Amino acid sequence: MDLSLMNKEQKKAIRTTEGPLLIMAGAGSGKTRVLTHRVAYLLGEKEVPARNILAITFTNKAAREMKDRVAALVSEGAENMWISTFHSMCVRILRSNINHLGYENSFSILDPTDQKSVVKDILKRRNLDIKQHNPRGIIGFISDKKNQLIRPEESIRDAAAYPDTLYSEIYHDYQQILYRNSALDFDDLIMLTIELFDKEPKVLEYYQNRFQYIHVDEYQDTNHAQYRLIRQLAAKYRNICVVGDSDQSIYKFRGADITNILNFEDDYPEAVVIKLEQNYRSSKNILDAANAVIKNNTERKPKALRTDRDGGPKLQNLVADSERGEAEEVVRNILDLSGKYSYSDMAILYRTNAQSRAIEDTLVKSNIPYKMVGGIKFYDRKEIKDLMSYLKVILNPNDDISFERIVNTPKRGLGPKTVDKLKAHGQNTGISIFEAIKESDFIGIPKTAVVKLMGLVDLLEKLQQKARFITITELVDEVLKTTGYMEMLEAEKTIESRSRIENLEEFKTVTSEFDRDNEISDDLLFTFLSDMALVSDQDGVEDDSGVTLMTMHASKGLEFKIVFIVGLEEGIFPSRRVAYDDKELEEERRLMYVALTRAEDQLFLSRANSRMIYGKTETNMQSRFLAEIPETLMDGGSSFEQNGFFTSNSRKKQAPKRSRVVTNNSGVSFSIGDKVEHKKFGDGIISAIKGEGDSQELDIIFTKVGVKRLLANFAPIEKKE
DNA sequence: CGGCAAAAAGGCATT
DNA sequence: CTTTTTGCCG
Repeated sequence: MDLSLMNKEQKKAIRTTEGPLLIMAGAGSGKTRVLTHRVAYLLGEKEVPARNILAITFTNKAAREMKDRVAALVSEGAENMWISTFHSMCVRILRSNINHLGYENSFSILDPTDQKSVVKDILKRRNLDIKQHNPRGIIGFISDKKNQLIRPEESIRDAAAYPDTLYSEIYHDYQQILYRNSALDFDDLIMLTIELFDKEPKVLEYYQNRFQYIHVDEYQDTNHAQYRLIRQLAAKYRNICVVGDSDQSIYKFRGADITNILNFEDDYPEAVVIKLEQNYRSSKNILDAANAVIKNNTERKPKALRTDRDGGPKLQNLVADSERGEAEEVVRNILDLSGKYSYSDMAILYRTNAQSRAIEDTLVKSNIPYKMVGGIKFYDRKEIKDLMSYLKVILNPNDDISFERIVNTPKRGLGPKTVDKLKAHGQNTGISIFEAIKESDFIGIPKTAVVKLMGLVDLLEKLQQKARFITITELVDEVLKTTGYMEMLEAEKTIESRSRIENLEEFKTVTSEFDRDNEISDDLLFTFLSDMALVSDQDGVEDDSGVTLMTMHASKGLEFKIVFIVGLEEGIFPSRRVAYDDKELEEERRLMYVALTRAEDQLFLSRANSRMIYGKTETNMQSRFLAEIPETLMDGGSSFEQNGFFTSNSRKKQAPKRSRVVTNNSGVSFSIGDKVEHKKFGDGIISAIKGEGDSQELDIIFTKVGVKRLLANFAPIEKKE
């Protein structure tokens, strides 16, 4: 195999095939190339059978790419290799073994909306106020527990105080409902696989023998459960290669545990550690900026990326008055560069999906093609969810959650009353709604409804029969026709119903693509549904031309010649809710680092002096991250508003520019960056101004008590100096 | 029971 | 501001 284009460390990483290996791979250090070559090396030079190799990637897209690249390097066998995400891997394992845990092998996978409806149901049944206990928070609680591998019983036992005691009870109910429905949420996929391995050593041993060489990419973003799963699998052969960069850990909010990578050498004392610090992606200015920013984090192992590329153009700093102006600035630069670069070389990155709107509008007006990653997902649309629910019920009739969705869609005269009765009966006797229907004659449901219910069951059972012999596309057509769903939409004749029909047509291009790659078998529908449940936001990106719009999170692992990072304002990025917590702030800074290092040739950093947020005009000072980039690397700083408060070490301090002046009762005017004294809270500095007139509010960071939002007119504050 | 309008709530990143 | 929920009326 030809490794002549690799540097010394890369070669070593490829050839170190036995025993634990930690590859600390900086951004753009060619880690994907190393990983693919390492796998190819195992296959080609070491003659390891493909079936003994496992590679875990962060997204399905990355998995597909890796598969293709390995296939290009070796003559045969690549298709027997497992290259997938944690979740897809677990689905495959559970599909053949979850019966050991009492679930049906044709289990359903819950999406977040389904989760929410389960929790709401529980709250309702317990007569709890939805306003006091917001389902989102409870789902987060449950998710945390599962990522920590804490079972409901344990959670109840260990809960120290309210509301943990209550939420643990809800977790218990939740898990029981899922079990009865043979439904799994995303976290269950991992947790139950571990439980399966604990309970059935033979099954674990089978997979240990199968996966003798294990690779995990983006190891810094694994959570505790994923960590444990890998430990189980690797325990026998200990050929475990993990790749990651602690500076790019950005998923703490969903349980990622950075200590997994930091403590790898403790877990595997014999581990070989290789650092890849040569960057092949970015120009020197970009890399210097990224290094300068990440240097401000205290919780990290020192590391500095090198590049042989020259300085390249300086980073461009764009400042506008509003979010609309910001979008126009970005578009102007896109047009400027469109001669030299194609649109697909460019990406616009933002902190939150809500920021995309102004940019989208401006792109549309300027006739610039673009594609958006994430945001309102195609699969979240009502008609797609309805159709998916039909398919889920066909596969798993015990899935009450999906059944409830479709029982009266299209309208069949089966309203909430009837459904409640069925549910109550099901809960009392421990059967699913689907089964309860068969007894509906006896539980006080009116004759007319019983007839309709029987018709529905009959319809679904017929579809179930057919499903085994036809493609997914044919099944979709069959569902839309026999259930009357399409008829309902066609009868509506509104603009909305037309667009729904179009979306369903588009969905069929997805199914026909799937049908092209998959044979008809008993597994077909299950595979389709679990594939759909696990599609990641990045998965749809590969196609055609156009500027890419996405969150900085979604940009991980990607690269673009030109990158725009927008909304570099305190309160936006770093986000307001983390801005004064050191740990979380460091995670935001890592996110900035990830965003910066996506760029190859040129980087634009933009912000708006004020912008509309939730219907109010907010005025925020520039992001501290901007101030962390040395001025010498940046252009366009003339209108660059500076503020000494957050600037790091050597930065020159200037008087803050007054972006807005307001007056309070006593005739004192405030502007961003002003130092103030509050009667109770003491000294502070104004970080943001929101709204107008009497309702104008100030965000003030107080030295003693942190950030407070106060009314400019009434707060007992005085300007200092 | 179903449809629409008014009211209320939510508002960070995601497999 | 947008999306979801509630409540009322036909």
